[in-house]
Amino acid sequence: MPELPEVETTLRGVAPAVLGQRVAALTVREPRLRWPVEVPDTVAGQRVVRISRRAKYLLLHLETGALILHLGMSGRLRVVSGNAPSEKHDHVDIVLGDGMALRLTDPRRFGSLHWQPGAWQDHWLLRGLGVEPLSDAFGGSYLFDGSRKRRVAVKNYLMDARVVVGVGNIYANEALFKAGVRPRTAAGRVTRARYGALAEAVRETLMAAIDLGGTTLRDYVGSDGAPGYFRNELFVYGREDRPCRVCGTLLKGIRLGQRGTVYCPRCQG
DNA sequence: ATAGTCACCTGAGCGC
DNA sequence: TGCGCTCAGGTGACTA
Repeated sequence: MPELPEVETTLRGVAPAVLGQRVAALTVREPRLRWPVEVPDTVAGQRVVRISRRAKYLLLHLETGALILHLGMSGRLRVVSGNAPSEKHDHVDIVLGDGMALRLTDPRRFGSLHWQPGAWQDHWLLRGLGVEPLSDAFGGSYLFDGSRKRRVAVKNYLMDARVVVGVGNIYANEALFKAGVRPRTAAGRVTRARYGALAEAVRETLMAAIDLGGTTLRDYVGSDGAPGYFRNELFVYGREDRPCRVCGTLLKGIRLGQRGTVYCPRCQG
């Protein structure tokens, strides 16, 4: 599913349709998502004053709180006509005042929807999150300082949301390749210089992916139904046993924390 | 505290 | 055609 660039693409896609609208109603056809969907009736009638992203969460800021939405592995958010017939995995509609609706579709139901009254930052899911990779707080020094003595693989370290958010399996693989760092290396043994390159690679990879509307692998499409074109830019993800696009060496596939991991034995390390 | 594994759920693709 | 297995853009809860 969506990593940061896909969530950001979704945010930008739906923003014009929801900003300033009132939430007319919430239609919950299937409340059994990652956590039970329990949204009070008090959200009805409230205006959407802002829409933003924190990590891979989409935040719909209403007048007295925020709807916090996560797309999990297979989630999708689209703007549809309010009376559009629902299909199999269309679990929730956020019906808007103008007759349109934000529709959450999520076959695997790993996504979630919460209502947080007051300050969204206080929600338990968001409280312990690390820095945003596209913010000034993130950089080589930050990664280096936080990793001393840590023995986890640097790839797992990079995907740890308590450290830095938004970096999922695709972009972790790609950033490590770009920085020339071997995924299995212990985080505590990566040098300061390497972390500088890695932080830069994370930034560049995410920004390039956002520019191209994210990555479409199987079923992800943006809110407008268009696929993401970053797939064409992938160097290692999903390319095990195929030649490295840089040096021609066969890429190696391993498993790290039960996630598919691919790297070039020559370019990385 | 840290590292590793399990669990949640559906669908696609593969070998037999 | 069908069955069983593995894998998939995530991440909180456990365990040692």
